[in-house]
Amino acid sequence: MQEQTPKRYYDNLVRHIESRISLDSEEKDYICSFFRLRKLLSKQYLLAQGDICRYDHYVCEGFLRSFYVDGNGNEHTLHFALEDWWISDLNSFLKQQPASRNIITLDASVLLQIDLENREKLMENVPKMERFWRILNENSSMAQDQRLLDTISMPGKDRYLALLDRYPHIEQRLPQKHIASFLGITPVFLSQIRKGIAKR
Amino acid sequence: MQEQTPKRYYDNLVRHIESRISLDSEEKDYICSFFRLRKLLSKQYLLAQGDICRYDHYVCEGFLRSFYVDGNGNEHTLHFALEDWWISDLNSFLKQQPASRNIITLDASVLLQIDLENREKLMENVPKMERFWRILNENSSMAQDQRLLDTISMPGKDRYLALLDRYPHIEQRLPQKHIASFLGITPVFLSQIRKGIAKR
DNA sequence: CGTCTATTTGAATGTACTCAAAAGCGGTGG
DNA sequence: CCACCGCTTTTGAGTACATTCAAATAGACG
Repeated sequence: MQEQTPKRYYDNLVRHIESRISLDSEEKDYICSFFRLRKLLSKQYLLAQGDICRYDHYVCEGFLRSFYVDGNGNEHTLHFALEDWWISDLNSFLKQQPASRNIITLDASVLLQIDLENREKLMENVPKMERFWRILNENSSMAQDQRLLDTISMPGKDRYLALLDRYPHIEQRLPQKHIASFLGITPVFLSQIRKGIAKR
Repeated sequence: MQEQTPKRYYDNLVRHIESRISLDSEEKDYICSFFRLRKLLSKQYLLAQGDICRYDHYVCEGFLRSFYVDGNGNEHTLHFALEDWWISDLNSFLKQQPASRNIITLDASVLLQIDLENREKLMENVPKMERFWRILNENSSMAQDQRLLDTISMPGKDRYLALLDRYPHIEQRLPQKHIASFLGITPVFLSQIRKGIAKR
């Protein structure tokens, strides 16, 4: 695989932001100056439960997962993040309090990170970014809201089918146990669901 | 009960906004001019599933509930809104598409509503409002995220106890069936949970 | 008091979990 | 190339969580 230049990664970010607000080239450079490139290998922790989430991360490439480990040692997946998504523990990041979840890479990943202070400063100096994050948050709010509705209104099997429907290739990219923990069921039960579906 | 003047309601909104950003008195009046007062009796529909959610609503006083009715006629409560909260179907409002849920008053309520176009205009003319809504969305995102985590990681009984813990007086203000539909369980099962708890 | 709705109770059923064991699937090293 | 290791998935049995349906009871309101 060919190594991408840092420049290329920052271009991803710029394009991402420009899909929501318009920027002149001076602004682009200025905005980029607030983000630091970070490369991670596969299976590396970006954040551990209990630590403070110091950065919000834009994913240039790779694949990450955030999950909570409960008192019985069971994992519950909150989010996955592919390229062109963001990932953090919002609560921990905004309040600078201990995180309730882990974030780990599933593949080698390249991120652009910004800390809270710089994010504030960036919004102060480029008010458009206020708009950018407002829109970003609205979108994620809509998605979360839908997921919550699915979770409280559908049985596990239907949630699984709905997920396959929305992300047809998810099976190839993820072990089943992670899909199960995202759906809020156990891997064993997901296996049974799959058996039931295959039987037709 | 004494009738509040409209002025008083707008003051609520202003105080609410000022708790997040600072405003001069000119801005206050200007912002208020974008909101229209709306009074509803108890049990009135503010939005029906399938209709387009034309407004975002700030609750000056009263009590509302948003819920989805599934194919079997079961209700699933997404949100409650008390005074000083906002309520809408965000997805429907932002995309101007048919709503996936109903919004109904549980008590007589007074709202200040703004439509999408005016909200855009307001943010354009008072960029600070961009910031206001960004912060508002971040807060609601954090809350939703926590609720999702609770839902996928705890059994019904624990979710009920956690809810009581967070909103100790909720039992007095809500029939159990609404609490159940918020928790994602049936009223019958909630009754059994309560019996189990009382036995100690 | 009668009516309507909400809550409780009980029994039967379905959904989902735990535990344990077996089978499958890469890697790694001999 | 095969044997072995570690991890994931499957299978099966038993149990717990949660739902449905139906009937009884309790509360709220005119």
